[in-house]
Amino acid sequence: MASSPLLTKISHPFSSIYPTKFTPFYLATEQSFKFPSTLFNFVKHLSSNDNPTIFHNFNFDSFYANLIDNSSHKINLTQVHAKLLLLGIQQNGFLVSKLVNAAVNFGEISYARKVFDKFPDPDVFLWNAIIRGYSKYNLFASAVEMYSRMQVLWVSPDGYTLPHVLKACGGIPSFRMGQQVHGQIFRLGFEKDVFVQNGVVAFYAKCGKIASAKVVFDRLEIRNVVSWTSMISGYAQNGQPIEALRVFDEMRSTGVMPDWIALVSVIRAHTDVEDLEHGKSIHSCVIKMGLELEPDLLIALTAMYAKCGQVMVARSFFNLVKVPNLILWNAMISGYAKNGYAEEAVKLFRDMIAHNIKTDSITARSAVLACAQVGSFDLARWMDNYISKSEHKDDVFVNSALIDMFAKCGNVDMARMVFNRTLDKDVVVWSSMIVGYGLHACNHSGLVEDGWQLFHCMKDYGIEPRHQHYACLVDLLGRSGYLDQAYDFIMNMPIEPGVSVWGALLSACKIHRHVTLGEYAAERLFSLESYNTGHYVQLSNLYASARMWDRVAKIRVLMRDKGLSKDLGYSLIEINGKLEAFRVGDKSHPRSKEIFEELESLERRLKQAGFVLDRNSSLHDLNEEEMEETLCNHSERLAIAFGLISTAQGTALRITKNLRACINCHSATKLISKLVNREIIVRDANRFHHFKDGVCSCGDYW
DNA sequence: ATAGGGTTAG
Repeated sequence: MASSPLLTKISHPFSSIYPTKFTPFYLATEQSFKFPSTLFNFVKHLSSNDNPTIFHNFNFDSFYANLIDNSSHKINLTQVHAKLLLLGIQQNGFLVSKLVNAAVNFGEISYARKVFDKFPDPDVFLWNAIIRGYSKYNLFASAVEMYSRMQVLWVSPDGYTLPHVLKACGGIPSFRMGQQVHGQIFRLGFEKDVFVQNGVVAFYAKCGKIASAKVVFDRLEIRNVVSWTSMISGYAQNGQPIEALRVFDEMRSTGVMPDWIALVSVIRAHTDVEDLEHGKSIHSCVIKMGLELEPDLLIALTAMYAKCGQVMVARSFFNLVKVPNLILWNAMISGYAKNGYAEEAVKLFRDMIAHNIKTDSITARSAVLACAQVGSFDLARWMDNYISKSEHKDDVFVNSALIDMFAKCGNVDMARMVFNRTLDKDVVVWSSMIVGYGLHACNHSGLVEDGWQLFHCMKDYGIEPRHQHYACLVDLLGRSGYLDQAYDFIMNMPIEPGVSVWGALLSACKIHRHVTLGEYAAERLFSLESYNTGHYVQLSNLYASARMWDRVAKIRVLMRDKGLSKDLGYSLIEINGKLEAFRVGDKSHPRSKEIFEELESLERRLKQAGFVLDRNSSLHDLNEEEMEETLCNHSERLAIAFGLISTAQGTALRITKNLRACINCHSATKLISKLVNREIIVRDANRFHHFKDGVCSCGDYW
């Protein structure tokens, strides 16, 4: 320390009088302030008992202020604080406020509070510092609490206090508290303070009172980019993205330049309306302003492209962000999951865990959703295991997603287990369980009764049934052949029956070939969703099952006129943890030759076992050869053949198909399960089929 | 010393 050239060793002017006591001391020069390490050595020196120091002509405030400004760590601050206490100058409000602010900037909020609490009589600066600290780190309740304590002590808020308090009120959100603050703002005369007024605008917007926000905004004489952004994001947050975009245009026409936060808000609005076209123009605006590497804009862009289905583009932005960020990863994972890239979503989720990035419940929900889409039971079990050990295990959203996942991955018992262990069962948890039973129920009377029972005891738990629950009951009744009861049930529903209810009735009518009731249900469906292909296909299938070919043809024409066509079918099978996809007659697989050999051998064995084609089901316009060709090439057959040649004897095969299983494949699969002595589980677009020993769990109703 | 933003699921 003595060797440092930045501190001048000074002999005390009275050293001749008090030679032992006051020599030497060190003077910090202007230049030494620029070198923090030197400064902190100096502080140590000052604190040491061996070197009592004289403070003649010593400017404490600027000296310690510089120390605080040059601090790089909490430990520096504690040194300064200790010194202030030692010197008995902890009442220096200026320095203590500076200390608290510095602590806040380091994220050391509880330390900031400790320093604050040692101060006997905080002035408005010190109150601002601590309230700012709580508000900055989203500890809104504490911020508001400190604000009330400040009021009790009759300290009047200033133009810096109020924006922080307003942020806290909007963050909770506490409309009442914020309104009181607004009243105070009025009484104290801050109506011209643009910082305070922007805070008021944002507060109302956060509370969903967008009209109040607009009133305040409209009264502003000066509007800066923050005022505009508060309104833009206010509309975006309150489900009015179109209005948000309009306000953005208005802002630009008044000549206010957007900054990066404004652009983030506008991108969010485009994300909400999934307007990629205009979103791209904002993207080019970002580039023009040279902001394309701003991490938060990259996050917003990732979210926009991901949600709009451009997952590859989104991923390229994702890759550019170097700092791990929860929101970024969530956006990418949910983008994948939403757009049918379930495996990528799961993979990214695993990467996230591998990278030790903290997940939140939104991450967990998206990941579970993705697992449900993949349909692999092993993966589902892995996911459940992960969740049950994580902090998300009691989240209702996560749990109902898990129930749904297990049901969709073929294990209704596991779904029930999750249901049982969910402590806080809300209406959707119940729905997921009932829907889960519905997926597997079919003709299985035990499960049908379980479903009924659940429906009835919902009310005991004070939960009002919603349309999904009615749909399930219609499904259960209709499937069991009680079509009239199902119809009566619908007519007596206390709520307007929707797509799910009519859809359930229509498919029940198809099973039992009840044409008139089915036509009625279809009519309702067409009026509710006139462009949903599924409804037309269902009705067409109903006609086909009743052999009313002329009407089948009519539907086909109707669909062609509306520009609707069927989805291309595919089947997935998981082998050794790897998913393989097959389309009709797919020869692209590397083991295609073996697959088709297996297929032929199966076909032979089926014929030997007396298998005959059902020629009635909507195939009337194909000739014999075409019919055979089409049927035994169906994607699930390829998946089964591949499964048989690549797994050990006796292994169950789990297959996922995007369309509904056709009647011929269904009966063929039943027989195959018996011939090869394998359990084959097929999840089609509607439900599960557990094929075993020549029968299917659906009892041939699906 | 201040204010405005992004992920949203069953």
